[in-house]
Amino acid sequence: MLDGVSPADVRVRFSPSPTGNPHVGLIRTALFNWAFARHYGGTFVFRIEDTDAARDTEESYGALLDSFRWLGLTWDEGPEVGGPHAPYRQSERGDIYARVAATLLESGHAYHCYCTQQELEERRAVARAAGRPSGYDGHCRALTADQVAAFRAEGREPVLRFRMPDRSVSVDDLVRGRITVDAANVFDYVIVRANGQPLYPLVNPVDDALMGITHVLRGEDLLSSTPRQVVLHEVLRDVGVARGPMPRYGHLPFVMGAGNRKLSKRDPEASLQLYRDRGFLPEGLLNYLALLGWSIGEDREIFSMAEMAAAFDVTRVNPNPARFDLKKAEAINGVWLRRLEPDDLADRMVPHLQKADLLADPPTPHQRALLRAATPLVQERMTVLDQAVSMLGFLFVDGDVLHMDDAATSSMLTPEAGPALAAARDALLSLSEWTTESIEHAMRAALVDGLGLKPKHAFGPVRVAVTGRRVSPPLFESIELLGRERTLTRLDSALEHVSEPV
RNA sequence: GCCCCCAUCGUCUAGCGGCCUAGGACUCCGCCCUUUCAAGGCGGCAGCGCGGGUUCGAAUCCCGUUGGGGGCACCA
Repeated sequence: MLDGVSPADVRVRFSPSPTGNPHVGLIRTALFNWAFARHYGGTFVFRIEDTDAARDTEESYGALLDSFRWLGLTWDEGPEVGGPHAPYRQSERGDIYARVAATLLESGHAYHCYCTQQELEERRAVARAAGRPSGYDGHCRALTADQVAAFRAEGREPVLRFRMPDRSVSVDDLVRGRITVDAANVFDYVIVRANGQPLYPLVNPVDDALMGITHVLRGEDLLSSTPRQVVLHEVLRDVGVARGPMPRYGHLPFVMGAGNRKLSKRDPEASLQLYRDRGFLPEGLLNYLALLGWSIGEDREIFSMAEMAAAFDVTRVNPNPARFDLKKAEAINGVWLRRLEPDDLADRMVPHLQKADLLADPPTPHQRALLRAATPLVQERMTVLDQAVSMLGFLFVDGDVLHMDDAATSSMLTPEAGPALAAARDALLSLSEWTTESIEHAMRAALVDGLGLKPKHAFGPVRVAVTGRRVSPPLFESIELLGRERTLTRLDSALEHVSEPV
């Protein structure tokens, strides 16, 4: 698989185009490249394919870098870190592509094509109708000087088209094995626009060659364009532009969304930002993404990125598409969340609580202490950090809490709950020591022994009164953290509520 | 339409000719624990698309078929 490349010389790249928001399929591809490079101790190159000025944005570029930093996927060469093949943004490499294009034209490997879009479409339609392949028909392959002059006279500006050989092309794919495309199905393709702008089919293989990329791991959608890249690479070597070996290709399966289509940047559920906002941990999300098309084996699903890198083998990547399953992603994330040190977890919850206006920015020392104390209560109840808002909100919100969950309020705080709430208030009012143990003891004595209520019925209304929710962290711990004053206030408020007909 | 790729529980997967009356995980459903919800423990439902071969033996190899996906741009 390494084909004579020594492990340390392995060079892979991740080369997104900065359009839209980074999505999870993209990250999965980046992750596999990263793991491949790290496994061999090779180099992970980050290259930005921003040759389409009309669609590329600086925001998207920023989001890309930000995402990688958040995920901890470090790159060895690329934007901001530089490297021997800088620049790594293709928008800054125009002169390189211009030179290569000129070389290709001079050597006869590329030619000017004067066909208009409309002419191409018409001929494609005809070919389709006749049951023939609809790729470029080679119309301008051998134009005479007169024909060229005539086109020029019409004011036509030519594109530059790469000449594919009339032979079948085979590629040994790292995950799919040998793929052969017949000569009749490989077509000459445009590498430079009429306006002089180089296109992806040129710049991608050129940079791979120039940057000495040894392995290309990318999405399955690029599989059918691989033969043309392979041929271009051979030509680049022939004309002296490239020296290195042909990269080995591995085409990764799609990450599918709901329904039966691959996740695209337009799908909201594909957005990496969505998962960050929900409070996925980088280690949890990455762990889940690694499971999409790859397995560490031995009935194991939880592993760190270091462990993944140590075990990663691209030939063991599963070629069939995988569906992104939010439930499972959350379950995996929950495992990682529970593994966190409480201090760490508390820190990670802060931004989510701030976003909900529950914490100051920065949090006050009191808020910080309260959060830290409450963290162990919620750690095994959460799968994503955002849940901290609903579970811990009652501790940080000021005053009345009954508005927090109307359904719970109305169903639990009936007049029948009055005695229990009153008994709870009285028990806590006179409590000398404010600890979880003493609170539990007093409440049990008052509600269970005193009123003869079943624990389930005794503590339900109290929970709602104190936390505003039917589901909360453990009740007595919650009351201890809330403090006597606020607890009593809320119980009084609930008592008022039950005594007033709604 | 033409070309290419793919095919194991609902989902992600293990399996690379006998260890498979197909294993794990998520989901779902029971039970235990329990002040709620989780977590944890125990148990359960559920799968090799179909048809031919090859072989003593096939989820595993071959062919076909069906189904799904992708490509066929002066996007990447």
